[in-house]
Amino acid sequence: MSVRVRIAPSPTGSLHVGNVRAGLFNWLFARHHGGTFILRVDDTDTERSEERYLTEILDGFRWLGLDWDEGVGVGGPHGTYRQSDRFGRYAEVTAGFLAGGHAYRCFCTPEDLDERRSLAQKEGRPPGYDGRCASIPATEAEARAATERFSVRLRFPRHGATEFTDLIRGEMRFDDVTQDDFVILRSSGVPTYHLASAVDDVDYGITHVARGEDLLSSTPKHIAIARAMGAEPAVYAHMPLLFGPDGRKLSKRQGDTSLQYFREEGFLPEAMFNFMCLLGWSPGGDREVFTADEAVELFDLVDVSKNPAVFDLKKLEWLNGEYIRRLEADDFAGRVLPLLGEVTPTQEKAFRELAPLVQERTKRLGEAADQVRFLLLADGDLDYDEASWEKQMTKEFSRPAVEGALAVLGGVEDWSTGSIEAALRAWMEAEGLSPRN
RNA sequence: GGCCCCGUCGUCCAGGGGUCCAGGACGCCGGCCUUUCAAGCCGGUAACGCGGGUUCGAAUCCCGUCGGGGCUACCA
Repeated sequence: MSVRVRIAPSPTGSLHVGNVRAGLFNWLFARHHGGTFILRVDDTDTERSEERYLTEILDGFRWLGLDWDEGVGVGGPHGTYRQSDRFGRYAEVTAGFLAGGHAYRCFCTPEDLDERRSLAQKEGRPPGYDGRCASIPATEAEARAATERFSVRLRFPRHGATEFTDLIRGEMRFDDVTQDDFVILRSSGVPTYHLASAVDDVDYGITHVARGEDLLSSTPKHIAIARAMGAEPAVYAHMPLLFGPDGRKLSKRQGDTSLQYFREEGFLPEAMFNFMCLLGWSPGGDREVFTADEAVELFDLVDVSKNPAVFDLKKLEWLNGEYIRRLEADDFAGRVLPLLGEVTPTQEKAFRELAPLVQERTKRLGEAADQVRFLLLADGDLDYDEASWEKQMTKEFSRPAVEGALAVLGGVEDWSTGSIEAALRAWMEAEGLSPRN
């Protein structure tokens, strides 16, 4: 059986590095096994989903080099691959469950539920749904459905326990008494994540579900849904979560966790790819720097670590520096150039000459751009804005220093990397300056 | 609280009964190189959470404990 895996982002925000890592591992797994990588959009939350986020997410995956064989943007045999287009399908499955006794209507109101839940907790009983509506006769439930609001709950099958083998964590066992009859269709008619996700996985023929460990304890729910559909559940693999530097779950509020941020800062996709691989996986031995092809060849989900990984920016910067230094000079200059904004041909020429000096000592393209930005001022015909110039430059250099440097550069006849460096050095020595000033 | 997952240097990863007084990488510290910085090179710092087992022998297996994390919604 051919491997079919998927990544299913929700377009409710920027592409988070946690999702990137999940996508990366699924992609590696698919490519390693010659399988199919699918990109589906989990946008059942129509309120918070936005097209611009979806665009950013797709763009982010492409930037990293993760291409998908089926899904949004590329099509495939399963429609649009957007859950928002499949509400009819989820309703159909729900109806089937209702008819087959796999699910039942629940007329409890959210307020009732809250009340009973807190009472149960106070009395030390499990806080899950108490099954109150489970025994309402089907005919009665149907009649009430005409006038009352209701949600639909899965009748969680009681066989003792749900057991499965997690590719990363091994044998898993969840006792039935810890499970409850969870909601699959809200009273609004919108399916819950559990339903939509599990149904799609079955419909799309997903063979392996590799996702974050935060979903590990929801797995019995997904298995129950697949079985109620008469399908064989996928093989699951729960990847360790990513933590922030403070040792806590990496969250958007910690600031710079969107892939977009790293792109803008000038991290190379190759470096990002390599670095993300190292978060929870290793090609074995002491290898740390490798290409995507090498990773594809060596990767397998069973080798993924069980421990959560802290996203170490320092190491990413080091790795990025490694990749930057390996770039051809022209390639490097070409990647920094766009970050400088509008440049005249003269400025571009100047920049290309200066670029090798910066390339060997920079960790991020953005940093490189900042270091040479003063070049834009050296061109006489550039009409620059005094105020923004101040703001920009005084962060890095003192004003006299910059003016002095410009004067020196203006006097350079032979506009080449070597003579630029020589001129600047001579000037600094004469002025008794260190580069820090 | 209940259920579940995880515990090797500060961080990422290797090692899965002897070859480990634990290896690589980032970071940090020091040195060399260099007119400065960076890069490069050399060296140093630093870990098997704890307690019991099992075994001739445990970082590796078992139990407990402690610690961290996740889930516990008509969020995903």
